[in-house]
Amino acid sequence: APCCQKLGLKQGKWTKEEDGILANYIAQHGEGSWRSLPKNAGLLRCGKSCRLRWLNYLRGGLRRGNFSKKEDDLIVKLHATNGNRWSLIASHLPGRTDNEIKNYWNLHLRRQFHSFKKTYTTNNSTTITIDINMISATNRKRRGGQALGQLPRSS
DNA sequence: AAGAAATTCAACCGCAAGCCA
DNA sequence: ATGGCTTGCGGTTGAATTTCT
Repeated sequence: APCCQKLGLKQGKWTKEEDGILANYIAQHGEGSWRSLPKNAGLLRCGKSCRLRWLNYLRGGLRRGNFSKKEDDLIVKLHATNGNRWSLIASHLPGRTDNEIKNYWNLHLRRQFHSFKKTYTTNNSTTITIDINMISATNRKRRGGQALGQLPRSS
């Protein structure tokens, strides 16, 4: 059962108005006390949702999209040694959130650095190496979705 | 032109970890 | 110590958007 569904709390995308209320409240009262925050601030959201929204989107100093090569390398390196410790990885990348890095890894980096190679030896002693990623990467094109590195358009 | 398919990302959920009385 | 409540983490989802047919 969803955590916030008990009292008809809102779910899904945040509106500009909600963002404003949340940011304003935190500006005055600071972060934390997530459980009681929405009630005090007058938001029909659960604390979890408020926290997520603040940390991943509203708080200052966040950069979105346009990962540099340097950042790519760092993510790959940290992931190699730490695995899916997104929060830990994010702590090494100023202005990036764990959520964004996780998304970024899953969408862009995983294919490149997680190779699935398989070698075969045919009966005439020829060895063939097949890399699944190379095959699929060849015909893969960007399709739909939201533009990278863009803030959602205001409605 | 219009429906299908692919892709992206913000936000969700469950549970583990942390906190504190 | 310990049981209940809150916070943080990471895997996963699905509406929105774009491209393909």
